[in-house]
Amino acid sequence: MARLSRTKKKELYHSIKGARDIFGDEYRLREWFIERAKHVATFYGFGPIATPHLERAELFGTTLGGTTDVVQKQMYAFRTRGGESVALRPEGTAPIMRAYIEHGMHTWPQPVLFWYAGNFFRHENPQRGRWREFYQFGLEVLGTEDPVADGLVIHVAVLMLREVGLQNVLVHLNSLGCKECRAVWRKELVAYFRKHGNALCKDCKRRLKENPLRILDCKEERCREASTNAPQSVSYLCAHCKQHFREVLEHLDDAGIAYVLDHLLVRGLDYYSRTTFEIFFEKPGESAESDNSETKTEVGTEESEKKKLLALGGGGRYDYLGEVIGSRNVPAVGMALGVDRIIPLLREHGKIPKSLQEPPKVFFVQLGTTAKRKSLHLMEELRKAKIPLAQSLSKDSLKSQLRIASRLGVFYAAILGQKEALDDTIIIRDMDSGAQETLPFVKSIEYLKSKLRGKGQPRPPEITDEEDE
RNA sequence: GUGGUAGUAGCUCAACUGGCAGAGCAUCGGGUUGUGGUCCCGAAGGUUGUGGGUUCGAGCCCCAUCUACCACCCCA
Repeated sequence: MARLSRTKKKELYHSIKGARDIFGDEYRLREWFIERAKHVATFYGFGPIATPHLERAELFGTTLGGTTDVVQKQMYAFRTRGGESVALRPEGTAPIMRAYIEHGMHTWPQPVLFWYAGNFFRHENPQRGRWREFYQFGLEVLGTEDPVADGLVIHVAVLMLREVGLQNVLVHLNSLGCKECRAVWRKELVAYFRKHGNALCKDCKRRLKENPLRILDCKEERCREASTNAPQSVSYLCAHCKQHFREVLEHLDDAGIAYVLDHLLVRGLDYYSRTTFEIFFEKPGESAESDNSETKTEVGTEESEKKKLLALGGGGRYDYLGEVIGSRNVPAVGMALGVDRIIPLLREHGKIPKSLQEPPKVFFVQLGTTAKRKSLHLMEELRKAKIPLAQSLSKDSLKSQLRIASRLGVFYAAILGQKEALDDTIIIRDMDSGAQETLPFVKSIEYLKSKLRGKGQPRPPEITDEEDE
């Protein structure tokens, strides 16, 4: 091992920028959310798929669009020792379309429905809810043009959020049209912005040449003003696309999903066509109470109002992606939820189950070397008997072991002392009453089983460690 | 990639206008022989994010850098 300076060492035990460790309750919360989302998706007929974290870099370059930020600056792309150019996947849709074509899924009953969950990677500057390695839960419907597929994807996405207690979600949506009508609209848009070119910010002047659609979701005040009267994609939709969009809206109406039309919603990936959408969570009950709660009405309208909502998910239709990858016409629609953005909301607004893990009910205590050496074997006997057990074998004193046992809130302690270890007996201590009796070890299993049958869940060892905020 | 704010023990934070770096929580041990929740005592834990500079002297001032948060950009 090379010797490292103190500074180097310090770097060594810090995760790299935009990446983090997930453990404890956050891990359990995340598992729980994914479990629920999976449950909903499965019910609606989505099957599982996992694609590689590494793909040919080209797969993303050609599909997402050469001018998009994701491809231009955010992709973790590198050459392997073998000389291939590969990339850590920045998104999930292109790989799934690749898989669809690679495995000839067009021979399956159409459409093919997939859910997926996993890590994705984008090299951008981290901020709230944005990581370089992040986790998405996504849905894809491949092989149909039917607007009900769009409705289904949005519906299931909203249901997954409702399932975990995030009731108030609002869908922003738009339609970009197909190749034909999108081209017409785009032309008009360029003409419009040419006329108002001076009003645009520096970036948007560049976008006007490269990717004029993106001017619409520029956040600069001046560009937003310029955009208000810009030609809207929906008014350029061809008859076919118009009908398609109308039917999508009808499906959402019928499903009781709240949505607003957002003419500025364009999205950054080139492969989108027709329906595009983003899903927002609205905090319930924003109404300020009028009591004397130390009125913050002084000057402070800034921070309370400007709280911009973070999109929890987004997606859309990508009818041309199949042609780009495999010269095959595969109309499809999909979406992804940003799990990292959902988890913090769950703590405040979610319907989290009381305990995310099954707490142990019995604590195994050992005393002395003979007992300690028998412990591993005896614990396995208890595991076979399906008795949820905890232990702290590395501790030697009885006191510290019981201390831990009581903190865990177990019902019983099974105490194996020097004497018991020699006798093949064990002491069962009732942690509430303090009463205890010595039993032959073989009998203690049945004894514990019958005792535990009556007991419910022990008080869980506090699942959430942060109460205020 | 750009801008703003901030970094002191594992966590939450102290330390006057520059003058010996501290507390609570958590951890570990102990409060006589093999019995927990409360309580008491003790220990360990830091080159003040890092590297320079100014100064007799820097946690504090200056510069750079890294990281986090916020915003832009973009997106989930």
